[in-house]
Amino acid sequence: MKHKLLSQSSLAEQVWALTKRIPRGKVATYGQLAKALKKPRAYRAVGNALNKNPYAPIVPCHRVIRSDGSVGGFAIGTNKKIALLSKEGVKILNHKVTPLKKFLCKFY
DNA sequence: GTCGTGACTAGCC
DNA sequence: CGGCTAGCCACGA
Repeated sequence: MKHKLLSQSSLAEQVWALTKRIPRGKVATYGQLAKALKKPRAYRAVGNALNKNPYAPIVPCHRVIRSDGSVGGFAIGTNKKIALLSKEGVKILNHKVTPLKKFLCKFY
C-alpha cells in the first residue's frame, strides 16, 4: 500500500466533525478531541480550529470545554457559551462545569 | 523556510 | 482552590 494521508482534511474539519457528534447535554475537553484524532498533543490546534469554526451555530462548539472544567473561551463570548450549556442541562458554577465528571462525554 | 498566534494542559507554589 | 510558568501543535503571513 502506498502512503495514505492520515488526514485528508485539515485538523479543523476533523475537529468540527467530532464536535458535531457530542450529544446534547454533554461536553468534551479540547484534549479529548485531540486524543480522538490521534493527536493528544494538538489540543492547542484544536482550540484554534474551533475558534475559526465557520459553522458556529451548526457545530455545537459550545460543548467543548477545558480539561479542568472551566468553560474556556467562545468566539461569540464566553457568557453566551455558558448560557447555551445551561440550557442543555449542563450545570455551571463560577464558569466551571460541575460536576465535570458527570457531563463529560466518555465516548472520547 | 521561519515566526507569531491562540477557545489548551500539566505541573508547581 | 487560585495564580503563574513552560511546553505543545497546526495554520497563516
